[in-house]
Amino acid sequence: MRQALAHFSAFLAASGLKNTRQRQAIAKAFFGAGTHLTAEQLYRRVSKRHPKIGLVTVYRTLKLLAAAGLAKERQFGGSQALYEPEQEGMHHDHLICTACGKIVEFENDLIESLQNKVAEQRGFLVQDHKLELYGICRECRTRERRED
Amino acid sequence: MRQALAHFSAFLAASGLKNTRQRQAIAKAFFGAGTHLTAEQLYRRVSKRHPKIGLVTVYRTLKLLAAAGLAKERQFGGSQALYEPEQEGMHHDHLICTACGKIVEFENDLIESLQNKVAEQRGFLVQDHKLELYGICRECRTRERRED
DNA sequence: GTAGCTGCAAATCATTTGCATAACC
DNA sequence: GGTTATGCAAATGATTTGCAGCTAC
Repeated sequence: MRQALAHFSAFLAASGLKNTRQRQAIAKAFFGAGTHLTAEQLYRRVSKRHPKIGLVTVYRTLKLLAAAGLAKERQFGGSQALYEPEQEGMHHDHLICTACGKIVEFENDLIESLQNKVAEQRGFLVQDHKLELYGICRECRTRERRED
Repeated sequence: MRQALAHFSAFLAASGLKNTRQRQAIAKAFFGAGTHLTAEQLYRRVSKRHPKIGLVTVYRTLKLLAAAGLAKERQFGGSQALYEPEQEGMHHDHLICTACGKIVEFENDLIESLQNKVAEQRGFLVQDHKLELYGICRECRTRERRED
């Protein structure tokens, strides 16, 4: 997180943008939160310490973080986008429980290499990918069985 | 397409819903189009033959088609949802060119079985998945090279 | 000092909903 | 005939933008 904040500052400087208190506060709350926040949720977190910061600034800062490669905007089932911190070069995919909404991250190199192979066969050079598995987690299956 | 329309009629009847001219016209235009339409694009197609049908009805009918398992709503990069006809039980994934927007479909059983395996390891029972590969297609790469 | 920010209110855009009229079964 | 569908206009909800004042560099 220390390095993520530093990286963000560096990005701002390199882009000729200003390193404001708001941006630092929002970035700090974002990296501190862990994962999978909507802009609104991040706004509520930020508001606790910085009641003057507006939702609009949160949106704008999230866009900057994404441009800096430090955040990834994701669109799962719902209507709002979810943002998650992204460590440079790292890549992970998601398992989403359709019953309780839980999100689990995973990584699988074999799947990735197969993706590249499939793309290559079709003439594509892959830049990015998105893999989401929707299903029911163990806890929810157990609960369902109990309720039958 | 004949069967898709019949399937839709059957679905409506089974659900106690009405088989209106509008619904038939929209479904026909949808299946006739092939793939990957926004609601707006489908509306424009429908409008040519049926200028009285409103965009709202197109939205409502697409929801019904999705409920019937005959359409799939997808959210790629853009702001509008894309709808595509879905033949029962069939499942495919997408390659999307970030330069020209072209969408290519593919299927890969090995990737699917690896997905199930990964999910199982995490305690999930997969119901559905979404795999999108974003990259540059051959044509766009050739063009870029030419323009350098 | 000045270009770039912030925050508010207002705009936008895709999609949904309320409601009066019209069409199916 | 009664219920469900349609189409219009208006509502919604997430996100964006215009603009006047504020702040970092």
